[in-house]
Amino acid sequence: MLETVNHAIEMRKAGGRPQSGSFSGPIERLLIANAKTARPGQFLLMEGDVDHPVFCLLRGWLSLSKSLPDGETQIMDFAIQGDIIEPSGTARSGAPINIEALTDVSFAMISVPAWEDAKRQWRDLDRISGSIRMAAQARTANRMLRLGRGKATMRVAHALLELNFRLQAIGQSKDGKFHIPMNQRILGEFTGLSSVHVCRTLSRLATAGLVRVREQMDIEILDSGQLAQMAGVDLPTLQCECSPETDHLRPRYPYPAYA
Amino acid sequence: MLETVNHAIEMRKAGGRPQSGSFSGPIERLLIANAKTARPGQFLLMEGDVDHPVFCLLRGWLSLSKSLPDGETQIMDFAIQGDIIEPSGTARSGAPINIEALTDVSFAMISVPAWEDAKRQWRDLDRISGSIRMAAQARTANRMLRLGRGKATMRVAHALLELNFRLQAIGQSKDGKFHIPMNQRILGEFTGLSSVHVCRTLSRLATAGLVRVREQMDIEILDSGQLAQMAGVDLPTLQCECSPETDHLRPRYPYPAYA
DNA sequence: CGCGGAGTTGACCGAAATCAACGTGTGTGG
DNA sequence: CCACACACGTTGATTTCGGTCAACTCCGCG
Repeated sequence: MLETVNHAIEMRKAGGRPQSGSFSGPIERLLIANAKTARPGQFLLMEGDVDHPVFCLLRGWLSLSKSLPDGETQIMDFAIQGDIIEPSGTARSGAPINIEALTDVSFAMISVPAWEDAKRQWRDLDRISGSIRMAAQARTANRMLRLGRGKATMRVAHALLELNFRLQAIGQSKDGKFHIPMNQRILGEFTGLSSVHVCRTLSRLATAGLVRVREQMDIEILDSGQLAQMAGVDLPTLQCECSPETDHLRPRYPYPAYA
Repeated sequence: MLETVNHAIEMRKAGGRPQSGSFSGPIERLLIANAKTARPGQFLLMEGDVDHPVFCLLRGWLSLSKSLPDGETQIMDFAIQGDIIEPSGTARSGAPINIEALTDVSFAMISVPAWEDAKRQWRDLDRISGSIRMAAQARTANRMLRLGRGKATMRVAHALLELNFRLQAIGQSKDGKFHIPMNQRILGEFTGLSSVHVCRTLSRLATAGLVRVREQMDIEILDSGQLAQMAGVDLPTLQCECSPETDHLRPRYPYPAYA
């Protein structure tokens, strides 16, 4: 268990490379003290909930979504291992999003005051959560741009590339191969498409030899260059924007120690 | 000039009601020391800029946008008087958005380190910028939901209601009457529609007697109830989410002092 | 006076939603 | 073990929404 808890924070700190942290002790304790689990389909938070604590995701996937009165749902972002979710509601308006487990998840749920305390006490936590928030914001802006202006192909291509980079950063994608725990309906809620059209679009990408998809979403990206072209992104830029900055958390050496 | 500088911060602090602030002194000085102006059409920041300071908008409108390679633009948010923009890029990836003046603007441009210092020194600044960021995030999420899932009518109706509430909070909308400094093309870039379709949609809303629009965008909302219905929002909730929380900045009384 | 930008309107087209039918795999209860 | 339901993906037919194109008006302005 401690293993798991460490993992997420350590991952963030070391940019994917576990290391023995000196200052992670108290943070770990905070996470352990508030650790919980949930099963796929369970909601950790619903729109309008007056109490909206901070969630630190230790394992698994969450979807952060909003819904219209008619039930149509848009997924604003996915959270994966190591993400920190500060739902950002106010006392008056309640939580602005739904948080739902897509897989078995383990997470820590921390009240806002306790979180503020922790951030004040351990500056690293403040910096980490800031990095994570900024990365999420950049990703969301990219997606919003394509929701408003891009066609289906562009949205799907972009989504796949984004997820690839995010998973790569936590060691869950290798050689463009990764798994996303969702069906086509959910991918549609993420890309703003109907499940039918997600199917067509994925098929077209597969036929063109750009990706390979096996059922319940094992993805393999075969031609990331061309995919990036369709997505309208510059690959290096996307990679930078997709995952939180971790430089300031790594010990600095005169020369890159890990290169 | 000092008037203007005070205005924005004071507005935020007092929830629209100017008051003589005790702790605003040093913040004002920071803003004054970094004050600048720009003319409509000028860019304060462009995507990819390596240097992305913090902007405090004292007067006028900014658009925060992203563009696709083919030039298609999506406006992520508007900034108005009193808003604080922390472009949230990383050292590696550069700024994630364009910031463009829609009107004559005056603003303060503050380097990230100076900003961090200031936040450390004056806790209120941290809280204010946090509130503003959270409000922006909530607004953006609402818009994203409608970009992905809503039809043109819903998007436009929602945009008008959102802008109304935001302007109301800074005293620039009265009785549902307000001005937005943009043409239909720009409103289209905000709502993810072509300028032609913005025109049609606005006409339809006007014909239905829900709004009145006079050229170059004097808006009057005539039936906010029905407009909210079309926008798929709950009016009180939207109002709360649209503008930053200011409660914690107001002196607390056992009974509402301003009611 | 002519020019250009903005708004308006109509005709047409294309992308994606919707509807419907069908196949397949999986689990479940008889 | 089989019958059945059910979720999911796939494919085709049809519809709807919104984009694009083009023509025209209405300014404000040099």
